[in-house]
Parts: sequence; C-alpha cells; structure tokens
Amino acid sequence: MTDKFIEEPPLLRGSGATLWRQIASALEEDIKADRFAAMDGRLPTERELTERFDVNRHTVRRALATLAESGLVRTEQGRGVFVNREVVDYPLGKRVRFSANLSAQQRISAGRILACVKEPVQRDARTALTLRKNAQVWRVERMGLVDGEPFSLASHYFSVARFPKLGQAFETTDSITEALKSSGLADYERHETRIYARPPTADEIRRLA
Amino acid sequence: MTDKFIEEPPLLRGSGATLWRQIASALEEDIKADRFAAMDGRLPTERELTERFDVNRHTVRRALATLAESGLVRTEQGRGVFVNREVVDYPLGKRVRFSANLSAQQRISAGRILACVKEPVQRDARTALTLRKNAQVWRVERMGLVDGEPFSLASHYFSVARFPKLGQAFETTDSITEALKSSGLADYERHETRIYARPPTADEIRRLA
DNA sequence: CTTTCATATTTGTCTAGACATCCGCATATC
DNA sequence: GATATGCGGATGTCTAGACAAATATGAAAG
Repeated sequence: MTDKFIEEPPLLRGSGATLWRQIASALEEDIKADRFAAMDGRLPTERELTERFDVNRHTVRRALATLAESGLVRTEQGRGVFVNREVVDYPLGKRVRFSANLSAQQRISAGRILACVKEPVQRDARTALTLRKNAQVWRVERMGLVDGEPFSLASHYFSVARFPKLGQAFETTDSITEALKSSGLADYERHETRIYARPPTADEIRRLA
Repeated sequence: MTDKFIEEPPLLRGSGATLWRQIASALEEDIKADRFAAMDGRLPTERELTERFDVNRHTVRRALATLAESGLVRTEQGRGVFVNREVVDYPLGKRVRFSANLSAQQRISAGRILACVKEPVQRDARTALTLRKNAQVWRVERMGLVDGEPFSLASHYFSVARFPKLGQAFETTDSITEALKSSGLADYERHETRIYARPPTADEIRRLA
C-alpha cells in the first residue's frame, strides 16, 4: 500500500453499520475514483486489505464478495482481485455466425486478413483453448467489412498443434471458416462467449476510420 | 427434522465438490420436491441443518446464501429461512386481469386503495385518455397485495367528466373493477399497453418493504 | 382479555486459524 | 528451446466460537 490510503478514516465499530459494508463502500469509492489504475486494475491482496482496515480476512472477503456479485470486481484464484470493465457473460446460439446475421439483414459481409503470425499463447487464449503453457498459437488479425465499409477488428487464436498449416490457408482465403475447412475442420460450434467493452485505441480508430 | 431425511447420503468430503455446493444442491432438490410444504415453506433452522449435514454452521450459511441469491429462498433474521414461491407470470392480453392471473396460480390477490383525489389531468394521462387541457381526473393510488404481502404500487387515472361519482365508490370497495361497475361501466378491455422501468423511489421502497 | 416484560430461539456479524487449490516464477532437466 | 519440478503467494473452503440483533414465546401484571 502506498500512502494513498494513509488518511483513511478508521471503520466505525458498533455503530449499526456493518464493517463489511463500510469496507465495500470504501473500495467501491476507490474503484470509481480509479485509484487502482496504477496496479492495472488489480486490488490489494486480501492480506493487505485486512491491514488497511484492521479486520479479519473473512470480513474483507465478505466485502469483496458483494463487490463481485454486483459485477464491480472479479476474483481469480491464485491471482488476485481485479476491477471489472463491464464484463458480462452473453449466451449466444450455438450456430450463430456473424455473416449469417448480416445476410439476413440484406447486407454484404466480407473480411480481410490483416496478419497471421505464430506466437506463444497468452493467458486468456490459453485458458479458453486449454493449452499448456508456452504452447504455440496462430494469431489471426482480421478486419470485418459490411457493405464494403470497415466494421470490426478481430483477433482469432488457433492451436498450432491442432492446425499446423493454418497460416498457409490464409494466403488463399479471407474466411476463417474456409481456412479451418482446409485444415480438416468441416464445421464447428460455439462453446463459450464472453463480451466486454473498452474504448478504442488510436490505432483502431485509424483503421476503422 | 423428521425422519424424512434420515437416509440422506453423507456428503463427500475431499472429492473436489465443495460441501456448501452439495448442501445447496440437496436443499434445492428438497425445495423442488416441495418437502418443506409441511412446515409452511420454512426450512429447518441453521442449527438443525448443521446436524443433518454434519458441518459447521458457516458452511450451511454459505449454501443458504447461494439459494437466497438465486431467489429460491429468503432469510428473515430471528425467524428463519423460507422458500420463495415462484415469480408470478403476468401475461398481457385484452381481457387479462391481475387478480385472474393470480388466482389461476393459486394465490390470493387483493389490494388497498391508498388515496383517491380529484386533480387536473397531467401530461401522459391526458394524452392516453384524450382529454382537454385542464380537464379533471380521479387519481387513484392503489397497493396490490399477493398473499397478503405488498406487491405493487399503481396510479390509476379516470376522467371525472365520465365517472363523476367514482370517488365515492372507493369508500366501499378496494376493487377498481367494482368501482367502475358502480359507475355504470360493466366491462372494459385493454386498449394500449406501454411498459417502462425505473429504479424505485425511497418512498416506494419503504411502502413495498 | 390485553399488555408488558423477560427469556429463548434464530439469523447476522466478526474473529481466529487451518488447510486446500490455483497461479506465477525461478530453477533444474532433458 | 521445450518441459518438468518446486516454492511462495494468492484466493477458496472449512471449522470453532463469541457476541449482536431481531423475532417468537410464555409468564406475569393490569
């Protein structure tokens, strides 16, 4: 903890207000004031919070649980507690395709592969694909076009072990589905979907105009 | 505890499945099988559940907390834990009445007229009732009750020109339909429905508990 | 019969500590 | 370079016990 919290007013004990509620309020205020930005949105550890508020760890956990329930933070076992940026689970249909949605709206969808590189798998993709640490993946950057206008930018990750020649396939097609088909995957289904939002980067603004 | 639960399979300790999850599942099953109907929807006390599952009280509370969060039960300090009845369905249709919906669900619906005042018509009501500016309307505030519990707050607007004596009718009845009938309107249909949502005001929170 | 009051019951909060589980990282190994 | 192993640190689960707060109950008083 930095001295950012030194002037913290002590918790009111036996005042009717529960300790865990006071802690939750204090942390919520910190979050909304973006005071954890320096730690990349990571909250202090439970042990540090017990010292900051001078309470038992369970009391801190109670406060964190309510923040997690309200969607303000998310806890990851073994890693820490992190501020959420609007994360929601969003169940979609198994067979929904982006292009299918659009053609139903009388629009022309297309895409352009911007890049396809082989690289070590990163955290999120590793979890989603259940790969071992340091496994290699294809990272495919693709721009989606609707009616010829830039519409979306997407990063796709595929296991190199499973699709060794996927990179070549993108030399002849701009379609993810086509490339996977040429690698022996005739069809596939949606397994899980997560959606989150963030402001666009300067580069994304430029590319999507 | 009756002997209804005597043949309970013991919880699996150290099997990967957490105890509180197993307890929550068992209780959920009991609830869905309506096994607490004999106690008027009241669950056994936390102490009794600790004996039934042979765990610490906190572990029972963890399980109950998840059931409460999912809306299956509700806990009342000093009283106990109670099974929540299912959310009421409220299909809209031309002839649908609130009370008819609920009696079809084996519930007792009632209401209480909180206030009935004559006042100049306001914006929305004037449009909906196609009244002239400054026309007078009855504004009827009514609290809906389901099984005796406060359930809803509603404001009703009626043209004074059309129902001059409506105010008196509410001195003898709490039913909108009855009052209209005594004013000469034997029956009526839904003409238009608009729905919107907003957070409750502090006053509404207090009145609906 | 009703009201009041003390007591028991029941859920809510907080503390203390133990161990499990998962992650990240450094190191060792092949 | 890839893989395996071990360690420390982080969150997750469970236990044990104390006291607080709200409610229910029954006895006593009017």
